[in-house]
Amino acid sequence: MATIGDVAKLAGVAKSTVSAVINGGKYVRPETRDRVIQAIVELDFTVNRGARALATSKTLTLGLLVQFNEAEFAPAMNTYVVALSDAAHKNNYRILLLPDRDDTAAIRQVKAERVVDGLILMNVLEDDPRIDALHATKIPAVLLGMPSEDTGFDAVDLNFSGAAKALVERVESMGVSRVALIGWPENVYESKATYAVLFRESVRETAQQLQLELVEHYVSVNPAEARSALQEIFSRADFDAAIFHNDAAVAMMPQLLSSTPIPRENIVSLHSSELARMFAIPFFAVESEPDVIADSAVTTLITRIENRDKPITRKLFAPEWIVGTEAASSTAHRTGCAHP
Amino acid sequence: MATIGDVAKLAGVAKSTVSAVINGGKYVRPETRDRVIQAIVELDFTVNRGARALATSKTLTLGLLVQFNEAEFAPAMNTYVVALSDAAHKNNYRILLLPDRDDTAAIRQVKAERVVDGLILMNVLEDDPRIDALHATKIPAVLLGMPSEDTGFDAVDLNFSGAAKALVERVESMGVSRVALIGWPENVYESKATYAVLFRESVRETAQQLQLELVEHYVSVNPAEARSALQEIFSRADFDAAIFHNDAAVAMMPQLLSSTPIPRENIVSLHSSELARMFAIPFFAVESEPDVIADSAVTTLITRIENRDKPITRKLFAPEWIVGTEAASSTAHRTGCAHP
DNA sequence: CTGAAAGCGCTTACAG
DNA sequence: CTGAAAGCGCTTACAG
Repeated sequence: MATIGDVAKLAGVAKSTVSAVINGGKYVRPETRDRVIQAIVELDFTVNRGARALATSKTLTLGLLVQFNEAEFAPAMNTYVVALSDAAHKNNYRILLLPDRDDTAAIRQVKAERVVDGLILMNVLEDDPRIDALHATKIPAVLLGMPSEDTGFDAVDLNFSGAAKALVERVESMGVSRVALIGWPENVYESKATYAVLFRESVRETAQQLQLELVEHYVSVNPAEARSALQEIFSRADFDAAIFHNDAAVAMMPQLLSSTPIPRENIVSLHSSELARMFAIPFFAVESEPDVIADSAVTTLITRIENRDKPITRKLFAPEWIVGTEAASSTAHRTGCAHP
Repeated sequence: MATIGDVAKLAGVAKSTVSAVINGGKYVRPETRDRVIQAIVELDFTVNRGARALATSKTLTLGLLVQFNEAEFAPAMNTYVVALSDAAHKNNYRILLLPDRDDTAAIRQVKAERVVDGLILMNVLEDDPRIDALHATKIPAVLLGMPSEDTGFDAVDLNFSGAAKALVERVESMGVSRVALIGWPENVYESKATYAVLFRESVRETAQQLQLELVEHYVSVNPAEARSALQEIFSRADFDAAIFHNDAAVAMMPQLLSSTPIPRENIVSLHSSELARMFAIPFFAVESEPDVIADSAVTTLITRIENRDKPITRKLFAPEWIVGTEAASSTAHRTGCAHP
């Protein structure tokens, strides 16, 4: 593989001149530049990123801290991983996968090994222990999540409070008086995942403002458990409308629609667009484009890497409405007894 | 951040001695070694991976070529990404995400930038164009997939032929005579994804051997389209048993069971265990642990990196049976008319 | 406008 | 058993 030295020799210039034409910066006489470019093409030269990183102390690599929480829902995570990798490449960065089973240890190590320029944290919790590790190591980072108090780090997320408010208002507008929140398993709220906590708080507040009676049910993400829990909840149905915030649960609902008095129109949900794409979920729902959020997270982080003293930013993205697809909604009516 | 020079100075030894205690190799007098370790701890020193990579020309990084094929099913991919990252870390390697929209260009570049030691290819096709690029760049690689002719690269995959055979034999043992293959969209077979092609071939062969009549249906992975296609196929039901090889389609089936004469026991499937985990799919099915395959892929690749002259290996993993969960299967009977 | 030199933080022969 | 030196492939002041 050709090095910058080979190129310099072939072009009859110094290495620093080759470097100048590659990286811009200094002016190089067009004539010289052409010779250099010639040589680069001829030798099929590409910069060795590792060597450059050593010289500049910039790796152009972003670490993605992925947690393997059984309570999370895999399809949604995958969308983010892919979207983040894409966004990084668009900006000439790469994504390194960093499993952090032991939270803070992984962060310290990655910093010490100088293997990434910054870190992306998914599924941020209120009082996330990883944030302390981040502070200790002084590594640039962006949070996918929105802790309530200012953590000293840039944060990007869907506006979960706004989404919840919109959903409650929607069911209220349909004239119901008792609404159910079908939430994630309790331990998700106990861990204080910001998306869960913010959504629930906003549901509660909005329900109170609109004088709606609110009941809360927390459902497993294990499909079998979710199914029997939902069967129980929806056959009793001590409510007129339901707001889902649990991908596994909402994905199960089409199968149960026929055995509940709650009409499909009174069921709304906040779920990932990946889920919507994979399973025709026939309910009114809100979600935002993971691509948009991933893009914002990456550019925010890069900006931070390039300028550590900028003021901290917190970006909230507005949710979008998804309407259950035609095919899906027509099926919803049919589910049940075609062959009695 | 401390460097090896700082450690050397503090311990009163040369850098090469510090290097020796870190990397093993030469014998260092215990007394000296202790002083060095002292210093390392005191300064909280960690090797700069980039610098080491430059000196050794080993990056300890594996590139994962992830394609964003809409026809693929995201949850399954996510499982592999996570499992591969885990396996890599266990072996002191890291995973770099490499989106390859333009196949071969990405491979050339990554090689030229010397940013990874080897490559993992997911979703390998028969006559995969990326394999030529791999040959051209002479970069170590492992294929997740099993092309029929010897490609010159190590390959690892689930035994799709064996799985298909087992499934056909199972339905045959239930005394049926006409079986349907519910496959992926046609373009998956046209692209010659090895998992699809091998499975279908083996279904055809085994059916012929067992003198079963075989019909084939190809179903979209778009949920709405899949649903209406399946409704049509299963209400007509010109077969007694069905073999699914399409995650999106099989995930939809529980909703349609009540409207088909085909009994649940006569439906079998090959689907990802991630899907099984997320959605209680009440059918007999085969699949293997992605962890096992990911582990094998990673260790195979590392072995190849360390010794390029070893003979090529092709490893096939036996499928495992998954039985629809209790809750799921009991529900399968109930789906339908609880509230007539 | 271009080149020679030093340096980024390691490892690896090679002396001693 | 340990140290001094060269080198991995770049970039970046600094001369000229």
